[in-house]
Amino acid sequence: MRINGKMPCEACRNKCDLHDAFRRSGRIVPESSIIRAGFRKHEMICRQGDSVSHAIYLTGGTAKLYIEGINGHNIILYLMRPPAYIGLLSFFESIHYTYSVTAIEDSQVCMVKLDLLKELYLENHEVLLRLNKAFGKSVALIMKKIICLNQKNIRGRIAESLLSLASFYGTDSFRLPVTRKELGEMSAISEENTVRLLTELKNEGIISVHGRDVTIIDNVFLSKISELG
Amino acid sequence: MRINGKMPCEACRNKCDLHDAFRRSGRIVPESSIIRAGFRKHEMICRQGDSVSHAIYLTGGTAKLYIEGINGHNIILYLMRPPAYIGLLSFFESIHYTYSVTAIEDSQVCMVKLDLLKELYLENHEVLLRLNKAFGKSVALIMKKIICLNQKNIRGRIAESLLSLASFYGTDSFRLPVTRKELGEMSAISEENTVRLLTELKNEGIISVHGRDVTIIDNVFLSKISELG
DNA sequence: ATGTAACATTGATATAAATCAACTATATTT
DNA sequence: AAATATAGTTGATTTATATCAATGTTACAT
Repeated sequence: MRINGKMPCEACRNKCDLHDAFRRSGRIVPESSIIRAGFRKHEMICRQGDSVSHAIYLTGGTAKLYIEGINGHNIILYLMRPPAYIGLLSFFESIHYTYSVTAIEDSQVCMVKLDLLKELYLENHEVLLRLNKAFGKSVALIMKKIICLNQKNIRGRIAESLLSLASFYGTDSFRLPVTRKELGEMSAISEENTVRLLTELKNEGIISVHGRDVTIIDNVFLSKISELG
Repeated sequence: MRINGKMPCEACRNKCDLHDAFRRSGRIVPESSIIRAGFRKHEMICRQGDSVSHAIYLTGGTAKLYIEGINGHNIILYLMRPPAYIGLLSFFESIHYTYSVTAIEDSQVCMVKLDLLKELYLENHEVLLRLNKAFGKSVALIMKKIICLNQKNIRGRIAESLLSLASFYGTDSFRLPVTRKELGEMSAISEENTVRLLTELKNEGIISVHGRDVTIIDNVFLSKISELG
């Protein structure tokens, strides 16, 4: 992780809710109160169990938000691209992160001490409302995930993951940002079965797969698989 | 469901955040803006998929919050006793409930139109902060649930459910508020395996079971089962 | 260019947990 | 009190999915 000057965060300008909040507040707070930091691919942005000291806002790159379970068995809840709050779900009640976030490509964040943010939102509703909205969105995603992981078979689960990636990129043709193992972790499937399922869907002509390049050929059918299990 | 007078909600006084919020606000709002309602055992308080029109606060009784999945296969996320927000997780972003809540014993709620609550928290931080805190608590619970359901075997899952019931009641000796099927739904286990596991734990002297009366005899060991799967 | 580590693939096997089926016990209604 | 519905129990069977093992492939570092 590189702080401030070393990896300048141009992307942040106009992309960062935290900076915006301070600008709008009219409060006299030195810009230096908001730390800009860069993370290389595979670097951890926050770690499950660590205490939450800063609000973190993703302004560049891509990251995965996941739960670290037993025996190094992770569950990826969702991927994140800017603009997105990272240290969000643990804001208000949890003292410790209930999940980890790791960069899956070089990423930039802005972060501000929680104390300062709290001072800010005590005099400014809008910040809190924005936090809340983002919060609600995350919860909706997580509920969907719980249903998926517990109610669908692995075929339905991988279909849902592929569809969610397509909507993440806004196109049915994309390059997987994750390994097979991680694609499995998005769907709570073993790496081996993930590979098998991709091959299966390919052989059925529903998707095309060349290495990490995936194209959803039959979106309607894939959606049906996702819905019906 | 019975509205207002028919099933008076004495329990509400001093237990209802919604009433408190309005009292504190100093706003001139007729008390009748907050509806009091009673629900009989098994009656639904809100239904997954329905649009969220009111904030609902549980002031009496007990309810289960659950996701309705495929083939009538539910997952109970947690049980609720007053004081607790019901229509919480879907407040800010979701237009529709992402879960259902049903009374598991006769219950009372207070509810207020979302519009009115929004007006209120736009001029009063405290309300929003309280909502947020409750929000955060729910999320922490849900994260724990996801880990449990996906990382533990059924023995570890039922152990966790029993322990959570004990902490819910604040005692290691309690009467199950739910059927075997529902206890299974709390742990994503089939009814049959739930029964088998209870018998197993009983035979091992870890718990005692007589009908719905459960006592956790060896809390330490049960906790170990819960942790290690 | 070569070696090493990370990633991907395929087949065989093991196993946890669901489902099916039949039956008993306990409530609730008439 | 009888009848019906709901809840609880047990055993046998099936099935979905993980795990194990072996091997191929690609990317990365020296």
